Amino acid sequence: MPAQNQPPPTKSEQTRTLILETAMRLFQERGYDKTTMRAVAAEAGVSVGNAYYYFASKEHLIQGFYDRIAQEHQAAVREVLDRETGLEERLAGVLRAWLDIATPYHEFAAQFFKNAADPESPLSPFSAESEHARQAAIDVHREVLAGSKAKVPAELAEALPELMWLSQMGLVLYWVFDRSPERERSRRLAGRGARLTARGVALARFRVLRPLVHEVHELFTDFLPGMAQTAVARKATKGTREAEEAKGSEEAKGAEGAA
Amino acid sequence: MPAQNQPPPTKSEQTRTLILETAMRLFQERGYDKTTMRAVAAEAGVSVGNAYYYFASKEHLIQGFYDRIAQEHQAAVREVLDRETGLEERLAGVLRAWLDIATPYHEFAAQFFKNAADPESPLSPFSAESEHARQAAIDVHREVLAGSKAKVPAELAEALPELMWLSQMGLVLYWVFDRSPERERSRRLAGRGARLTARGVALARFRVLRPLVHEVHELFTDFLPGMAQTAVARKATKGTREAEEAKGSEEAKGAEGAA
DNA sequence: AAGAGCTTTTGAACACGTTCAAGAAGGAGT
DNA sequence: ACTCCTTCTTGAACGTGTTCAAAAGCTCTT
Repeated sequence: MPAQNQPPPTKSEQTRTLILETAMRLFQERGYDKTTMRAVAAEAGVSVGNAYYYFASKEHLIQGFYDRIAQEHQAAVREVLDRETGLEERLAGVLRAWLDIATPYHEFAAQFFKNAADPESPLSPFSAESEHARQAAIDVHREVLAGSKAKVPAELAEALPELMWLSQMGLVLYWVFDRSPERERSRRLAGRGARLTARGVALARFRVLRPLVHEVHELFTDFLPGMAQTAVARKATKGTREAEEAKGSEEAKGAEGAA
Repeated sequence: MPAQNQPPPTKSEQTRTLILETAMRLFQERGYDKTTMRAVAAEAGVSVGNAYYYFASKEHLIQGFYDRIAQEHQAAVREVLDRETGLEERLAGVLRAWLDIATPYHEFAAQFFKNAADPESPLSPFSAESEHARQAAIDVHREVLAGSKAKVPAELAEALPELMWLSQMGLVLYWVFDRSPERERSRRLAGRGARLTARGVALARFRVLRPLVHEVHELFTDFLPGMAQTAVARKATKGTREAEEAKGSEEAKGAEGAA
């Protein structure tokens, strides 16, 4: 990996980062609800209004967690994808890696997954604003598939990564609800889900399943993009390009300017 | 249907109902966010504190919508299930009926589906408190299956209704996000989903799919019940007990026996 | 220096969900 | 009629997310 050019962080960026880090620390120490905006501001040594200058709402502060988890996950996944070649193992590894990384945040994870079902919230994984992060996550699954020895019917190959991402979202939902010790139920579900997926893909080559595969393909190419598109429709989606390389703090700013 | 015995509504029940109906009216007129508790109380001619005596929170007031939708849906579904015999048609009919009935509430539907991903909220469709309603909804799918001519492998038959309910939740999520005119995308998804399910079930009889079916069965019998159970564990729900019998929840009561 | 035009920062004020101590209303027993 | 107890009702007060007009910095030009 090439050395990253590092433009000296402006004062503004420093303040923004300071507020974000302080908030994330307090969220972890006291939980989301117990952490007041006044406390965040006080702890960071700024005024409440200043926090709102950089973050549109308290909820926006948790975007930091998304970014952090996504980043760590993408790194952790490398190892798995370099090592394993079987589809089942690769997928299971990716899912388990997510569970491992997300563990410290489980306690208040629900707080930010509430947004998942709110189309208005920019924090929803389905929102236009999350497009970039979502695509990155889907790309991971694309790589899971591409790097495996599994023979995937061409038709299925197209929609499969999105489908796998969707089922990952399902796992996340399950995990949020999971009260078992060490979240072991979720871990087992990850393994089982991966096995099911792998076997399903393997069987997809059989003749009898042709129409079913076709059906699945149509369903997801027709309706999944629609989800994102309709959300995109009413929203000026500028910027959000540099999200990948930088901290993940720039794209929010870019989006802010667009609005 | 036998005539319902109607014990004269007590004063308390009247007040409770008055507050609930007022709230629901205002939610529809102005939207959830724009409707303040003060406004509800004022419009109902009671004090704010009184509203909180009957409902633990503002969110609890939207339980009324759940009940209303569920009740209407269960009624509307009768006709479909009496008429159709094919699995695909029965399922499509049930899903479309839900979309029809829920249409008036779409505008602020997101507001209460935000709860779906919050394990703490008693309003989540996965919560212990929603058990009754959830079972009733699953029973509908049980009937969809039982009344159809489709031959369902024994192993699959057990988990299938829950699976169908889950996919219905998926449709609901899609619908909440759906911005297409008349929600026509959701309608088409309902049809396609039903077709996919029916074909999947039909194909499940083939030899090659035996292991896959087995896998699916294990996955859902292992992990779905756990979801509800873990949620049941901790809870010291005070008051709000009379909420169940007061409103339309006879169907839930009926479902209790089955569970 | 001084001004002009921005970005950043401030903290008081506001709105709304929620709580709570105190009282009113309605019996049941004597 | 009086007391006691439960159920119901009240509205002021509190905490917290959010807004906003004003001030303070900054940077560049003249």
